[in-house]
Amino acid sequence: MSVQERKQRERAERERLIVATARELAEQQGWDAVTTRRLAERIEYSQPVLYSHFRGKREIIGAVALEGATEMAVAVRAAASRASSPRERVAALARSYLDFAARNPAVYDALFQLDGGLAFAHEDTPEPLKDAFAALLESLGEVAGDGVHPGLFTEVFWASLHGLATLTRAGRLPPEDIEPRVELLVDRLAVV
Amino acid sequence: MSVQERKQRERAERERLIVATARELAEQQGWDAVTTRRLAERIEYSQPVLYSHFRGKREIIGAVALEGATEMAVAVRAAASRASSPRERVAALARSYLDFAARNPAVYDALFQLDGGLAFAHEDTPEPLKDAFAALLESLGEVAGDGVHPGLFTEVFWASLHGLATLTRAGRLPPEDIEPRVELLVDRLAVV
DNA sequence: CTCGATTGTCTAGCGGTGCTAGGATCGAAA
DNA sequence: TTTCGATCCTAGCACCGCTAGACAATCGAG
Repeated sequence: MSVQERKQRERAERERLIVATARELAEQQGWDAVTTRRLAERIEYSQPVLYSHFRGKREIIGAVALEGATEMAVAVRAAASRASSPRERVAALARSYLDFAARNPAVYDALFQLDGGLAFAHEDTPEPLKDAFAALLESLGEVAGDGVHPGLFTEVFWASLHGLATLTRAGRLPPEDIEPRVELLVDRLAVV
Repeated sequence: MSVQERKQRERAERERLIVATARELAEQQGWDAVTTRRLAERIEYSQPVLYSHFRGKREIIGAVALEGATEMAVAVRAAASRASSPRERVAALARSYLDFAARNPAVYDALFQLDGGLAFAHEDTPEPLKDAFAALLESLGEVAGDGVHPGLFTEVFWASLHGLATLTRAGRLPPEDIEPRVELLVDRLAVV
């Protein structure tokens, strides 16, 4: 049994290596540079090995996305927990969200821009994604205001953050003025 | 002279054909299906002809984007002009923006998701893009509220719309509840 | 301890991509 | 009619995601 267990362990380790390498390469040179050939070379295995772990490139993107979702949930909760008032909590959440997107552009792309083959807003949505949304909901739900469904409010606030994140990073919005944009968004949207 | 003029005219006509065909193909089957080979076949010329009009595929995407920007500006201005109050103007603008994105997903992608090699938020930004932003600014500027820069307000409102548009279309948000989301956004962000 | 079966990995290759070099063709001017 | 430049196409490059089939290493049964 021990032999099989070791093999399983090594196999799982190699899978982590693939995901970590894909992420690293994507952050360094963009997802376009993450080709199966380059990825295989970096992990020092041949291409077909990738396909023994994942159905294809999109599943690798999906794996990076799930990893990112978990980290984002952690970051957002940590930022929220450091704030004392609901107003400050929402502002801290917004800043940490945009900060995460700016610091991990490739991961953010994997999550929300690229096709990682993940289901969203369904019952079969992977747990990390649901949890990331839950992390937003925890802080945003309390400032939805009377008569506004917390889930709906969270969707709208999240969409606003997502818009700011993507438009800024794509050069569609000037990168300065991030802070006043966050202030405006929080002041207007959140009911405190 | 007449011969040269005819040739120039035909050349311009072919360029329009390329852009229109690319857009059509993208709307029908997505941008992934828009390959230089397929595009060349549809316009009944060989591949290299494309490269005598555009530097490459990204420039073709950029051309579709510019066309889309012009149309979007028209749509947004038309919707805004039909409303009587500032509040209704903003709501109409929001609906027409999201409607445009939903009805022309490929064009919207060319504008804001794909790399069309266009410069944004610079002085050398193409006129249609600046004008589309101006169309938003015209209606949104009047509800920015005291002490808030109209440009900043427009950026934030636009980003929110962009987030709703992309997350909805990518399946990240359930497609129902578009109207209540718009209502919430307008009610909270706009100062009337 | 040997030997077939299973597992794991690799080489080689398929059809596709964006893009381009170089030759053929055609029409206008001499 | 001949020349010559503009125009267009054939063919091909290097790369892509993905996979079939050969090969080697390992395992379990006799």
